[in-house]
Amino acid sequence: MSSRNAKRKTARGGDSRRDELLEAAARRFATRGYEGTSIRDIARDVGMLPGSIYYHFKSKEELLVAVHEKGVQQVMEAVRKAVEGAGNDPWDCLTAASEAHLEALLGDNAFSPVVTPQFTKSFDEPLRSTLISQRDEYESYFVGLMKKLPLPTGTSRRLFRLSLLGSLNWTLTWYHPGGKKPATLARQMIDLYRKPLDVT
Amino acid sequence: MSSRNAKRKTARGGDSRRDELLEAAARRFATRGYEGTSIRDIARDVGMLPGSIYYHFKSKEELLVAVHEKGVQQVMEAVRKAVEGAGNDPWDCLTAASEAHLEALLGDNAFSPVVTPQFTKSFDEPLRSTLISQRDEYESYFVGLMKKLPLPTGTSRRLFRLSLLGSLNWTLTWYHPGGKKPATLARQMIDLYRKPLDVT
DNA sequence: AGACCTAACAAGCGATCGTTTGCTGTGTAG
DNA sequence: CTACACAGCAAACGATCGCTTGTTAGGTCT
Repeated sequence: MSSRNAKRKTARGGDSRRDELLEAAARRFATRGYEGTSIRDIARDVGMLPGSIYYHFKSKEELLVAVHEKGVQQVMEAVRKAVEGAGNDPWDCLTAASEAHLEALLGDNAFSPVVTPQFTKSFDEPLRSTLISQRDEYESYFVGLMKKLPLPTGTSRRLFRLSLLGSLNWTLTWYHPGGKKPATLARQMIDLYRKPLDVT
Repeated sequence: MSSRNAKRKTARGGDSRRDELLEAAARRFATRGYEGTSIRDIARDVGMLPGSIYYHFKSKEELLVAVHEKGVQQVMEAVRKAVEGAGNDPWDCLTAASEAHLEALLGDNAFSPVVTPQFTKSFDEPLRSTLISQRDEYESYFVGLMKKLPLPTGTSRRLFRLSLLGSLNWTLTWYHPGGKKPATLARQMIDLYRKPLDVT
């Protein structure tokens, strides 16, 4: 026997050419948008002819879905890991999650920026639902974190979650690498909510 | 005599066919993005042949710039008017501004959603700078509002501004008409910052 | 009436789009 | 050595893209 599938994937699991395509696509999608990116752009980035991409993905849409899924998974994993190492205090957990979220979003990771719902908005229905449900899995993790927070009575956990995620995700529009570190920003943003700003 | 310019612009100033184009383009750009919108789409929306658009605008980019400019002006005017009627208390002013901002963003106004920097991000350099500088004029108005707030010492007004605008603008990704009114949302979001959430 | 301007239409340009098809070198298995 | 799957090349398909050019019906001015 010994019917090992010896090559085929790089040493173990990692089909490197396909991964290069995913990464190049992610980078393009993040900077130029989906419609603003052509199959030819991506092919050129990895040094391949446009038609060859269709050996790895059956359509541009399928490539997008794969990129998006990988983005969600990466951010999800980073956040979960951070929360696990954060102890039991609910605020510490939320802070750790926010730090990890922002690090993934603003770091050199090519995939995470594609995860924002802003990106998702403009697609047509079969595709749109696919992306949204991928992302919902992640966002619901924050619902769990919020649930454990001891908030003043009458505070909407939902609105707080959406507001906080808005603050965090919006950094994509103004963050300039070389400024404060993402984790620092996340912590300071949480503090804006925790401590009262109104001192009148 | 009577050398009135009778037609030519609708009664006064308003070149109605051109305005229709602006509005149709704004709606398309907002829902499908700039690259996802073709000149033919816009032409079909207003009942015109694609080539005819070039009588009113010399290029697709110029059409975008016009749409963006009109969007900024509309939001700016709404916000300024709201602040003027809000009295002298700095927090009241900020609240009024946020309410107006969100009403413009989430209301039936076709232009304002195009104003977000998220939208701006992916364009090439001559165009990109044009849009950004149009928008900066608006954003700097919030800088002024922040300056008057009596905040706890050590609070970064810049970060607060960016965080709040993030919360507000992010509603575009999740707001569903039929939910709470935009003004209510804005007020509640401000409250999240004003009052302390940490009750431990 | 004649000259002119406005706001379009009609048609098509070259470029680029996503995608398909047929083929080929290369490495692995029997 | 033969057989075959893999991974990609080469070339082109029809569709659509932004945009240009030439023309024309209708209004306005003198």
